[in-house]
Amino acid sequence: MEEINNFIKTIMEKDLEEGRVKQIVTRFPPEPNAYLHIGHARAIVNDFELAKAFGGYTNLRFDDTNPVNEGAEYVDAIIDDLKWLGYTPKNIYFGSDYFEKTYQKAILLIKKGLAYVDDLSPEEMTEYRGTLTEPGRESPCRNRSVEENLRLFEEMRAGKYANGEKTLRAKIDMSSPNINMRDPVMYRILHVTHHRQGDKWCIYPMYDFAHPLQDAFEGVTHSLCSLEYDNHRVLYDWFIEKCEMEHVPHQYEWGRLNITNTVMSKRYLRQLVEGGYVTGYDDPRMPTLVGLKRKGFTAEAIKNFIIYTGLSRINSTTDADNLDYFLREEQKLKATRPMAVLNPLKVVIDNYPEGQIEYVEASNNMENEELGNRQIAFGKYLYIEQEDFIEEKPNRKWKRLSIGDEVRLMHAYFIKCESVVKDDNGNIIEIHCTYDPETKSGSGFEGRKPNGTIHYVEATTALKATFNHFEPLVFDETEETQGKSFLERLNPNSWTKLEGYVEASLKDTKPLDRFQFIRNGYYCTDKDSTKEHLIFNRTCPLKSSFNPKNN
RNA sequence: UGGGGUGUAGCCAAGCGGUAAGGCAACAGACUUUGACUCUGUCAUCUCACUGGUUCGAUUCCAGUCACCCCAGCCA
Repeated sequence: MEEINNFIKTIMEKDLEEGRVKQIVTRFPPEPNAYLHIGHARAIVNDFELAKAFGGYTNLRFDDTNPVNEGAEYVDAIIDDLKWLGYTPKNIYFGSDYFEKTYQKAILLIKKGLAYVDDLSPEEMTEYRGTLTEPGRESPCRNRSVEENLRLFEEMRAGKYANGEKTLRAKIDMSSPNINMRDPVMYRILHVTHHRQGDKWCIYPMYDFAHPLQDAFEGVTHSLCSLEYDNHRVLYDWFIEKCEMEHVPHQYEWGRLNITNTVMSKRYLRQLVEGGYVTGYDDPRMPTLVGLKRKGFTAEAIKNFIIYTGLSRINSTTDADNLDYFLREEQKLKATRPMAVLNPLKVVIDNYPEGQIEYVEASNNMENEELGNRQIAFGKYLYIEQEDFIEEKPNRKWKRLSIGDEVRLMHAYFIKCESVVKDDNGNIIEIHCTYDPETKSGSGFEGRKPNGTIHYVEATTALKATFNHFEPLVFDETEETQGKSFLERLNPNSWTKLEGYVEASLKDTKPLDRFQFIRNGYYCTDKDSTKEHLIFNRTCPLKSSFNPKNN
């Protein structure tokens, strides 16, 4: 794996050289209310790899300051995802474990006259906040005495008030052009059971107040987050300073990562799952880490993708090709390559003895001998891919089978097509070929060159298989679909069933119920993603220049 | 129309005063037991959003303009 290198690394290097920090400490702070996706992977990989590059460490901290949508199932899922990616946090913390310490800091701010209890309703607060172009107005509660604020805040904690009745606000500047500085709410009242704290608390700190303190409590040196928090950095620093934190963490932002033809927001992913558009968060078409895993991605491929893609302060949308490339690269030498026929066309070898089956030696991966060989069947009756045969060769570049032509069956013999059998409607139902025993694979025969090479399975020993063929979820962005919701733009035909055959060597594999077409291979995982996934050798997709329809 | 951020090829992304790295994609050719893989070559030069300025010299510094993103949750 390439060593990580980006602008944040440069910042860390300087901080170390110039003595501002002694050790790099980062944190990955997910809110436990959703499954992790490839966008989170950018944060994870950078948080961990950057700290590791300098001999520092990384904590996992669940940012569980809003109990409303959070839950233990997400905590477990996130821990699993991190483990799958191969990262072990030095510590696993929960923001909610700091509630008491955070509360004490709020008291400190009240005592310093920098925080006050406000009675404004949510609607009033919005009104008082002003707009992007107009300054806000000060709340009538802004000048309460320290004693009164202390009393009211204690009462808030004690549960004397209902949700929304009161808040604790920082006293900063209602006319600041940065709206985040217009007396941001520090605590709100939520009579909700917390997944870890139970009913111990009914006031919960807001992100802007809790996050910097959590970073400081843990000794985080570089607090990395995405660009939308750029506007919050002054507030982050304000809380660190005014709360008199011993340790001073700093926040740095980078751009979010998007992938073409996919959606990444929690809300959309939830809609896809709850609306039944996909089979779950681990549907292989989902950009979630569990989805990518089922699709056949390895942690290594994802890490490499993140590292090579780089990092900048631009919110970028990278081609899905960029992601796929790293999987292909990863699998070239690792995946075994058994054969499967997805759209079978029956082949009869006329000059091969009826009832005879022979086994030929096949390499599991031509580029990696360590993966060994297997025996595959050859006989009188075979299946090949329908798209690998055409009656009349459309042009010289056609490298597959056609009448009168000779191709190599991978790992086996040259066959030559002599004739076709059609049904009443003119559809080809089987083709008749002859084989040349001299051309057996591995025999060293070089008498003539075949037109090309195609894959096959022996018909009487092959296993029937149903393939759920899926393609990425595609969200149309044509003029027609402009203005429509993302669900209306969703291409619904991204999952189809194919009835085909696989070679007998796959008999111990659990059902191959999904696969992804990437370039010339189908990457498969078995039902539980436990088995190394496979690339079924097959012909390349018909490029337009090779498509007979275009000739 | 307030504030903040960003603009380098189809997509990512280095460079940050000395004459535009790299990867993906694409294209051309060689090779090939799949047209994949591998290898070779091409792919920003009146050019680094645009316009001016400073300079011997600017993608890099300055000024202005334009475009896009973020902020008006008691979400994170």
